[in-house]
Amino acid sequence: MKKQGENILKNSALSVTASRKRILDIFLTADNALAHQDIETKCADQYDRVTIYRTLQTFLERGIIHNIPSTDNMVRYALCNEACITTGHHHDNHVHFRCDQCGKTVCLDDVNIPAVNLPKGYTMKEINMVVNGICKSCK
Amino acid sequence: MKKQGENILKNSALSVTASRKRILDIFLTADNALAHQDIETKCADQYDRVTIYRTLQTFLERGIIHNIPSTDNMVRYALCNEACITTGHHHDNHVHFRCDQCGKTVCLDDVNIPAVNLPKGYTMKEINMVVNGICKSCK
DNA sequence: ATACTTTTGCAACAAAGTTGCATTCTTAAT
DNA sequence: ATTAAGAATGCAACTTTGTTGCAAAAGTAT
Repeated sequence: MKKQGENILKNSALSVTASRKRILDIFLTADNALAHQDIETKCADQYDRVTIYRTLQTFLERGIIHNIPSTDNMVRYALCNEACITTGHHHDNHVHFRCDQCGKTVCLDDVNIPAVNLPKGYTMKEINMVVNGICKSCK
Repeated sequence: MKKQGENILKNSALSVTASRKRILDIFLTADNALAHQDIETKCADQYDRVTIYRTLQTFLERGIIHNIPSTDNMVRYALCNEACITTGHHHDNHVHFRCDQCGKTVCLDDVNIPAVNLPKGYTMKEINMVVNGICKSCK
């Protein structure tokens, strides 16, 4: 479906522009989480670096994408699932996996983050889990 | 104990230099994880930026500190516990907590990361968990 | 005290991220 | 379909962050 990206934008009350459609399309067709740099590589010739920064920022704010923490100073982004976008609040309680071999970071949508007991006095708002290792393609 | 940092360096077979002692001391007296920038703020007048980069790198490699992933492009570092340094391999299976109010990131040494079942074909090497919310000091 | 090795600081550079502003594109209303 | 208002983009300039090579300085072991 060619209009998928366009629908996502409309549902998020964002104006439909060429760069946004393109960047969304990159996410829709990607099989792993993308860093700013990855996106730049794919379309820096078409769109300005600054536009990419701003677009990612906007997508984050609207909950179209979520970010995945890293220890290599390369925050990666991935599409949120339908529920996040339609209901307006996040359900990013899945585990992220980063393969040491191929370097790809993926969302394990079926693996929920287990509950964790914080010490007294701490209140949890968000939780993030990243596992490193070897993915099923590289095994 | 003033020599604590010095001992850590010797145990890790590192030569004892002023900058290393100073940076270790910053970690030893800090009550939260520190980004490169935090350390630079504390001693950029005494030591070169490059030295700080290299020192953190060295400490990481030797297992003196571990890093904590983030979504804000500011990897933070914290001292490993004794066990890591003495035994030579890591036991960083604790949860990290980042307070949305005071911005501090801390190691919850007593909170172990719960087990997680990966899908078939995935092998786990490392695991990282960061919780966001309000810490007990800000509550 | 000396010779050898490691670490540091400097300089120069590369990459990443930010901001203001003029121009262009979207949208929604006529 | 046209147009006016608002939003997004591109550009330029800049700041911050991170890297590399090399000479000088400091640390280590004898």
